[in-house]
Amino acid sequence: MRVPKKERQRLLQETIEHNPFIKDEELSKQFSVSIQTIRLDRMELKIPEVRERIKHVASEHLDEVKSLALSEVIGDMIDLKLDDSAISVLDIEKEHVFSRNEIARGHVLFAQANSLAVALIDDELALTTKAEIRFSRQVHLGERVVAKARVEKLRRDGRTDVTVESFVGEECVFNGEFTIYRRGEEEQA
Amino acid sequence: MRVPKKERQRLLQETIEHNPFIKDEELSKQFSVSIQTIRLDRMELKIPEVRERIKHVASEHLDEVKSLALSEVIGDMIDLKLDDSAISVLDIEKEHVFSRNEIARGHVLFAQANSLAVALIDDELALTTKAEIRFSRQVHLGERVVAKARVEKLRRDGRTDVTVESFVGEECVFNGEFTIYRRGEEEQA
DNA sequence: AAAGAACTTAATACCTGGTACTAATAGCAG
DNA sequence: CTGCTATTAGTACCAGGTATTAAGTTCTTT
Repeated sequence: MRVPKKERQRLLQETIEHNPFIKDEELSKQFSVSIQTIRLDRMELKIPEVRERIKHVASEHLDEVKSLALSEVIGDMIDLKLDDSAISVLDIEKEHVFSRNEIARGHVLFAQANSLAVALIDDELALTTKAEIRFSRQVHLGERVVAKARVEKLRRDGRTDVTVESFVGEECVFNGEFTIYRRGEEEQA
Repeated sequence: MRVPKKERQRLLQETIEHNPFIKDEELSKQFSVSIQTIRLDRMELKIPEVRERIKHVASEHLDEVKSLALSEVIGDMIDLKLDDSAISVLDIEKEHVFSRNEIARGHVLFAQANSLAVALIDDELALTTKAEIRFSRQVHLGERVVAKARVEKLRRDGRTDVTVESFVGEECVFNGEFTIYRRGEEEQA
């Protein structure tokens, strides 16, 4: 029931990490020590009180809401010439990778490329109808992917061919041909 | 500066909604009334105290973390025979669609299909190397997409061909051929 | 103008989950 | 036994409230 100090502090750290809502009193029961001991432990480990922990979790939440709204286009658009070419940048973070090997999921790279291809189209409605894509190299956590899109052909039937190539540094990691359907304002349903 | 009760309560509601972290004291300054008035207002409007509000925001956050972790596979897997076939279901919600026309983004359907194809592979490492996809019908907010994946060919070189077809009701809305690279445990880098 | 209702402010006791500090005690090594 | 670490106890104080009672202040309505 009762473990030595070092071990207890390790467990305390873990416990709080995975349940930031837990109060000192409950912790003291869990480790069979006094509430003061828990407080000394928190001090040594620089773990703030429960209200501060909760506040922190909550404010992270607000940040995320903002960044989700930004993800209309996945990645940051840094250049856009409508019906011509566009470039976006995406930093690969935890939520983009498989946890077991930290390699970016295919649909993340696809999403960046697809969003860019759609954003490139200067019309009211733009939807992907077809794509042919290749993943030529694994992309790892922390790497920065630069996607470059270029309009290849504006067809008469309202379809546009766009090619996208994505790079990490000099290396091409992904490329694809997209066919985008478009429709102007006047023809809306 | 000073507004009538009804108006003040409306503004109070809004203010707290978009900044749940605000304390009664600050609110009382903002509306030029006493702190007690703010508290009466909160009671009438059944708005809890600041700590409870923060707790609520934070716990929503934890829910999201869980559901993000679940999104290893996008959509719910309802059937899986490794190296053979699999089925997943995805309900199209707000975050999946373009806000202007409520049509699902292409990369959402791709993500469902791609995740399913990867999950199908019975190996340590599985990555998409190539895909050819077609979007045959628009998918709208609220619709339920059922994706069916089937292994077509297990090649000797460690690549596997998988086809995925996605349906809304009887209608095929998406289909694609994926080539998945795989590697067993013994060959890991 | 007087009465009454609705609204606002004040004052006080109490609560939770702490901080900050001081002091006492337990357990063990040299 | 001395000295040291670890633990426990106790007290004063704080923020941000709840809950309650009481006392104004408006505004309206007759």
